[in-house]
Amino acid sequence: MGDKDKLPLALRAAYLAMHRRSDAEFASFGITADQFVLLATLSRGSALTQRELARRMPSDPSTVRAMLVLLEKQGLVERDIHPSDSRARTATLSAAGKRKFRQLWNAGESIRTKMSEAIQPENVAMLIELLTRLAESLNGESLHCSNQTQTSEV
Amino acid sequence: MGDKDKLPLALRAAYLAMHRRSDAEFASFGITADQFVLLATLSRGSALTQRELARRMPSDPSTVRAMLVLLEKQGLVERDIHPSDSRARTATLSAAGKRKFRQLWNAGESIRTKMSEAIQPENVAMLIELLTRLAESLNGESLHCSNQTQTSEV
DNA sequence: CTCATTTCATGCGTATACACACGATTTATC
DNA sequence: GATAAATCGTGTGTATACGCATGAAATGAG
Repeated sequence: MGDKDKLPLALRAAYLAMHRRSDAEFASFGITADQFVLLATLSRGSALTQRELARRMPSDPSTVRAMLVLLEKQGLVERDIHPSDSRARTATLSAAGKRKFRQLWNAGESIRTKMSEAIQPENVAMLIELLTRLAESLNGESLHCSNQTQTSEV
Repeated sequence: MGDKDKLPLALRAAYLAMHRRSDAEFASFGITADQFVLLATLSRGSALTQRELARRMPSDPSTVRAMLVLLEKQGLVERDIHPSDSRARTATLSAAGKRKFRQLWNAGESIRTKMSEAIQPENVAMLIELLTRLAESLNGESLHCSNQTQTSEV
């Protein structure tokens, strides 16, 4: 059982720890860690279709829909019919949503700082690089097959 | 928005990608990625109490219970009353559970290899080190406070 | 020994995560 | 322009993830 075999568990442990900590931090705002991710994604590109929103989070379209329903009830996002595609619905941050997100961003600063300090700030860029390569590798190609170059433009 | 702010999203993306890929890989065995983690934990230390099992995964006790109920139905684990503590119940891999876990371990080899190769094998140890430090930092101390040395022996 | 505190498992409620199927609509093909 | 194929949202079902409350049993203090 070399290091290779421990990597998945280490990744899992780190993610769950972050997720728990974030949930606790945002709980006083009535927001979950995943809802924060959705709001952050919307704040960087509004009027996205639900599908595009799901792609960017990344998350599942049906999960995103459930989250949007909850956030809409709280008045933080608005869903409108897409102007040119009547199948699709666009999601947008409301004014209250933008305000709330600013508060959440500030509240999350302590976690981001703690994470950065835990690994020494000079290692952050490298860690991001490694995690990104992991994600691309696991998302991109099907297992048991060679690597297909697949570029997805934004 | 420096690198520090991107780290949480990178960690999330990498974990979810791994989780999805693992779920897909284990689906043909009727097992989820999280159930695999539970079986792996039991295979390395049997007759654990549910609480100790939850601590090692790491996961929530009530979540672990739900998982054990499902795995017990499949005949992969057994739950017995703790010999000296009648409150507690111990979980143990059944013979079928050990057999199944061996199959799952082999099936998961391609994912572990893919992950290792994606970041170059020589970076695996370092990535584990960084992730471990992240998890310890996020789990250990309460936010806004200094670091308490807390050693938990196994 | 008695009582308060802690610890364990359980049950309930909410929010994710995802697969899958369905209907509606857009796009592609002829 | 009619038909087939791809795409979007919705709804359902299962499995996590976790907080919180409850009851039972172990532990500690007196």
